[in-house]
Amino acid sequence: MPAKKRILITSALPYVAGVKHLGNLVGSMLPADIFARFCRARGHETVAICATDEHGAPIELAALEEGIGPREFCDKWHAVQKKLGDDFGLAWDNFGRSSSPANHELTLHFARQLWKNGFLELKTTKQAYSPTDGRFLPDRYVIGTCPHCGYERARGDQCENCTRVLDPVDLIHPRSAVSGAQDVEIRDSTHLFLKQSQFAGKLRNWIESHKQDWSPVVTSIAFKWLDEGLRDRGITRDLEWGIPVPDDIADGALKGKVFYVWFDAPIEYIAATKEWADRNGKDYRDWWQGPASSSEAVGQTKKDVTYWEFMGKDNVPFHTVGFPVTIMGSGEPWKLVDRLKGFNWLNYDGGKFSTSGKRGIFMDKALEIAPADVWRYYLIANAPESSDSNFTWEHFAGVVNKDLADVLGNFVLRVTKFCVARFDGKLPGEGVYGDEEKALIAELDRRIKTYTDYLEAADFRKAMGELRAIWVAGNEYLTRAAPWTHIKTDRDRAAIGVRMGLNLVHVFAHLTWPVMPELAKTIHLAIQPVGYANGVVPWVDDDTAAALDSLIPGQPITPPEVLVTKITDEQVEELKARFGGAA
RNA sequence: GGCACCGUAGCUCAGUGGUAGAGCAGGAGAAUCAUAAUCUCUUGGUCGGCGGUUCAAAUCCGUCCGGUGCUACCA
Repeated sequence: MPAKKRILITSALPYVAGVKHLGNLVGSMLPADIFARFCRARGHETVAICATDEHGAPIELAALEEGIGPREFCDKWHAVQKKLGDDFGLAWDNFGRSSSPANHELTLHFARQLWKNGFLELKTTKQAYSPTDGRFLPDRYVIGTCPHCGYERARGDQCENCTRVLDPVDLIHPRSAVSGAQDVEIRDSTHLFLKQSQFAGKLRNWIESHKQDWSPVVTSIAFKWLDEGLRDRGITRDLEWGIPVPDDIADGALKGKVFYVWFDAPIEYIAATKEWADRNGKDYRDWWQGPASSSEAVGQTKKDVTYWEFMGKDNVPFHTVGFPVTIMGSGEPWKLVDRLKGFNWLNYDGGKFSTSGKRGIFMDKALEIAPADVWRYYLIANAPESSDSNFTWEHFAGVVNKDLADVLGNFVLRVTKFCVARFDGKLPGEGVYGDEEKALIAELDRRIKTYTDYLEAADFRKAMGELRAIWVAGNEYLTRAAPWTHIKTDRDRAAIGVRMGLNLVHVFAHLTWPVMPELAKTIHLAIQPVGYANGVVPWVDDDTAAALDSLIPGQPITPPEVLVTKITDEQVEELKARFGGAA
């Protein structure tokens, strides 16, 4: 086993409003959880953090529409997301909320540091305002006729019809998307701007240093922002719901305004870690802060911590520019991300998953169709790592039926059932492993090493390909060992095949646990009715030979029920019809 | 409009300078322990088009076509 390390893992925060779709899941929360489970299985001291992102105009407006307060609105949806996360086996050490007291406190801390250090300045901007609504309107909440193509429902930031970038003042007959009021006017509004441009050099050096361990999609997005020239960014908004700007910043000039959601959301990673640490008698600074008062120590921590972030590519700019500037500008030794794992998009049947268009599959509906573990395996085995990937029901059914039902599920059943039929349901101890077994051990030794390396690098598609190859190796072995033939003439030889088969099942359960925790548990219980501490199934030791001869002869074997139910062609047709969406 | 990424077998995808790969699907055979599940062998591709660099290009450069995304006040 490797030396124990501290691993800090954060998943991009799901926006609190609404149920997330599978594209959101596979791009951040699921890989973060699989990676966290893998790290825990290897014995690393691991903290996995996620939270709901609870600020921003959409929440304030959605709450208004429902006739409830934003706090109440967030309470409701946070509970929904927490439940769905639990149902999908997302085992966070803390699933926090960006509206928490801890995040208010830390966000103000960072803002004050930035203000004190001169990295914030006041600027007056022109902003659409609706007297009827009594509020400023973000650009996309102003709707009107596109001056280029005449489309009547063009948004103030971009026309969906001709894709041109717009400014709200460009629109003909502008009106509020909130109320439809046509009295939209332009007013001055003063805001705090973060001087990102001053950090361009530092950021570039930092990102350069990660060219080898971040994927091209991440570095290319980061460099694109730098190459275009970093602009200072407004970090406050004219909203009521959010973290209020305190009077001691800018002498109260920003009374009644709140921090921009993207300013406070990443800080919630730290705040949620603090909540976890406080509850567990630990110090969050061991995970996030370096030696006190050393500006050279940015990026370092007191302990040896490796910090991993998981996110979809839309989040990359905020994690390679915005949040790092907040940290650097604080002048304090906070931890910067070490490994930034970005994902492309999962498409649905050739088009986009769309929350607003209700197109695609959402977390709650997915669980009505197949168990969480089935989705976990399918999604991560086909994760959009190097480019966008495409979901189709045929593909889903093919992978579930072949990989999970046939290759893995059937293997567990054929071995355990044969043991019951011919060896009285007790693990047979007769015979000694021979050449066939030694060859298998050598192959698995190599494959487990490869699988481990891929997971350590968070290279998920390749890891799942290797895991599948490990399952296949089990079937290949069993065909060669053919205990069903030898049982007729050589009981000891048949016993060897069954014993190895059962040990394989046992090892499969361990290797599968980070990806499919519930299924792994079921498989494990079929042959080894002993649980593990804290629900963590440990990784397989480097000694593969020992791992494949670890079960005690005589112990009872109980074949499980069918592990993975197949998806029929008829069901595929039904699902296509049901989830087709407006193409 | 600008920029970025992508275009490899019927499908989903590896492969980033040195004789085209995997899984699935398709074809042939073996086995019969098992969810008719498994195992073996096997048919498929002028690597989007054109031009260039090179002894050598899927890989580097240019250009065109097609797809997707971003464009900083959605998150």
